[in-house]
Amino acid sequence: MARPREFDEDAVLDAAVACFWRHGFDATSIRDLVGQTGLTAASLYNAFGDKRSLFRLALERYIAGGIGPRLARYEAAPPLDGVRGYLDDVVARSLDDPASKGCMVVNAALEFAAQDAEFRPLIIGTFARIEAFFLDCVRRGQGDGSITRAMAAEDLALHCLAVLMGVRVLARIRPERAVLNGAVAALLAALAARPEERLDGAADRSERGMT
Amino acid sequence: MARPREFDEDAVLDAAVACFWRHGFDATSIRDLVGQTGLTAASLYNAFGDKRSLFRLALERYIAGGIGPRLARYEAAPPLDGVRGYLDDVVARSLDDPASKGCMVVNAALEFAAQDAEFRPLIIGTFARIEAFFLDCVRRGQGDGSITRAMAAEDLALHCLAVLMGVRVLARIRPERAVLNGAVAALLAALAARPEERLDGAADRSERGMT
DNA sequence: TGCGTTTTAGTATGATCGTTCTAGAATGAC
DNA sequence: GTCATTCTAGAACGATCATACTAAAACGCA
Repeated sequence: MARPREFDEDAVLDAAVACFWRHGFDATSIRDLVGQTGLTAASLYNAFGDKRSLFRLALERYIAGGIGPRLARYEAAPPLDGVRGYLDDVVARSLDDPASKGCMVVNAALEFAAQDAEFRPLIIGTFARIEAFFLDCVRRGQGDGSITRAMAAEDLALHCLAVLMGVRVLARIRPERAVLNGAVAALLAALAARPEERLDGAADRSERGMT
Repeated sequence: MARPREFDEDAVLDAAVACFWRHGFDATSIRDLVGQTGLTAASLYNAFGDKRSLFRLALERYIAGGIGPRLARYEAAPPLDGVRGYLDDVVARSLDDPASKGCMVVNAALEFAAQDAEFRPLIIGTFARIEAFFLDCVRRGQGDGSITRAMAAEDLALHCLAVLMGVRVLARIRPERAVLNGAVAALLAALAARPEERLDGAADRSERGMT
């Protein structure tokens, strides 16, 4: 009974993601969005609300389309392969991107940081998901003997998260394969169980007073 | 032969650092700076040039006052203590800061990233200095047996740099002692020489085909 | 075909941005 | 004390910002 929408919401949101991802929230103007999405300011406001709402939708779309699938892709992998796969994936995409946009969530985290109550939960929650993924990998790896038990699983997971964020930062200013791979390679070597840990899983476990 | 300046340039620059550090470049307005520095827009422009020039001066002051002294403080320490000291210092200051401003250089790196030709060299150069510090620690540590030789010194240094940046990002959104210390603790444990590496430095070196 | 609705397109609005201009006040050199 | 110079104060400028408004055009359904 009314005129149907002429544009594809998903395509518009993708364009919004591209704008916000590249330039951030503040540096992206409504005019930029109008230009990139191809529709008018009135349509944007009518369909998505104000700029903050559109940013939230774009960020959620980025997370749902970028981070979610990546987590799913490696959650069933062998523990060390899961960590390696996730990080290699990030490195590969970082090097593939000529604009060096990094991670939109990390960028948003630093742009809004602690001061913005609306976006904080989404940002923190996303990082918590990634940390939980790493923690799961580490725990499984410590269980099957592929990841060192010399450090607490929680600390190792945080360590992975820190390296991931460091890679995201480095990728924006020094997007060189040697740099990103070097940081990741050292992390993976640090995670791997020491040779003496791998000789006998059961002996090792009892030796450390577990079970 | 003319009226002397009534304000202290260093104090004004400190106020500018505080503004830019907390809010970044874009989100800091000249009016903010006028309010925080106490002098007028005309005086600001007369003394420091435009907003970009003032930001550059503020960033250089931040680096000279924050990062430079920290590097100097630990460059003569035993290798592992140098890395630990630097990172513990960063963690302590991050937890001390109620505004969770993180590192002004990291913030600037993500705000300007690759697109800004003027600030890139300063940012990249600063990170290079920190990386060189880590590399020096690692090389010395590998030499005296305190740091593992299981990984290339360059990769270990990049690893340290990535963790440092990760801590800077984490500190802005989750400034909790357990989080930051956990990430750092795992890094230090990863850097430390394995027990079997420490039994005999000379034997270890020949065993790996060095010298 | 024509009505009701919702889309478009483009302009208007008030706020704020970085920057500059116009004064006048204050200083050092003579 | 006077002059040249440089400071301060604050208004003013044009540009751009996010957003709202005014019409006209386009559709689904009767």
